[in-house]
Amino acid sequence: MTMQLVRPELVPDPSLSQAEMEALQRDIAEDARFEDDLDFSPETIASAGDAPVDDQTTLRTGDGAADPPLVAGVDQAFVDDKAISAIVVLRGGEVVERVSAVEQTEIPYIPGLLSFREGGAILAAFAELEIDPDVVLVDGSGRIHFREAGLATHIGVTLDVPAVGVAKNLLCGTPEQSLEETYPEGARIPITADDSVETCPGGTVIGHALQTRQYDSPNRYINPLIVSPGHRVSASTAADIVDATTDGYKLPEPTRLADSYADGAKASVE
DNA sequence: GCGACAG
DNA sequence: ATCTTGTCGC
Repeated sequence: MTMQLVRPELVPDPSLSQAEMEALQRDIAEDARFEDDLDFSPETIASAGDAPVDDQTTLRTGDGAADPPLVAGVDQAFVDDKAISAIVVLRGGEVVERVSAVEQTEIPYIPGLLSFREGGAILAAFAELEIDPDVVLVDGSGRIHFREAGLATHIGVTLDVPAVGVAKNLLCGTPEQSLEETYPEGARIPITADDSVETCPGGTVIGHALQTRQYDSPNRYINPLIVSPGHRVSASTAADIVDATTDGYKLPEPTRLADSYADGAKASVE
């Protein structure tokens, strides 16, 4: 048991009234830190094999090069009213651990209150995890949320672990450039707070649309990922982390693996 | 009242 | 998220 419920009082309780859920989210947003507070630098995420080889470094031994950070991906799958949460932890592109947990969902999906539907299963999965990840990639929004307390923020603050939100669609906020256009791989479009984000001044950059993958020529295109800070990371670093963990697919590797692991776990759920 | 809304 | 065949493109 490595991960600790640092803030047990903030655990998403699905029996709360909607007003109470929203109040809890405001508390969470107050404790959330959308600034870098990491034990690593995003550039050190890639495995040695992915980085340009430096024979000087290769020849030296014990030159202080630390192990790459542990990056965890979390994703859920559903079977009827059961939520299956899967966590896969990678270090330098290698899977180090993976766990899953199944929990009954108590409420339906409600935009803005996702953590109260999926949070229980996610925390149950984290309780199974033996490794303490350096950062967690959560499927969904972080700061890009009506009260700046999306799923990634809720999980990050509750466990006090650096967290990043990785979503496929925009929940709220305004892109600085239309997301209807086709952007090249690597493009980042800032998402700023508008009136729908009631807890912070308009214009604040609360995340980015990140084009992690794009087709070369044709009249076919891939939608960007929506990346936002969850806890203890800035908006730009959140995008850097997703960039560093992406490997040929739209989704970052930890998220992709958690996605398929959760999907496969559906078979062993009744 | 209308519109908009992660997974 | 989930239900699903075919289809387009590299």
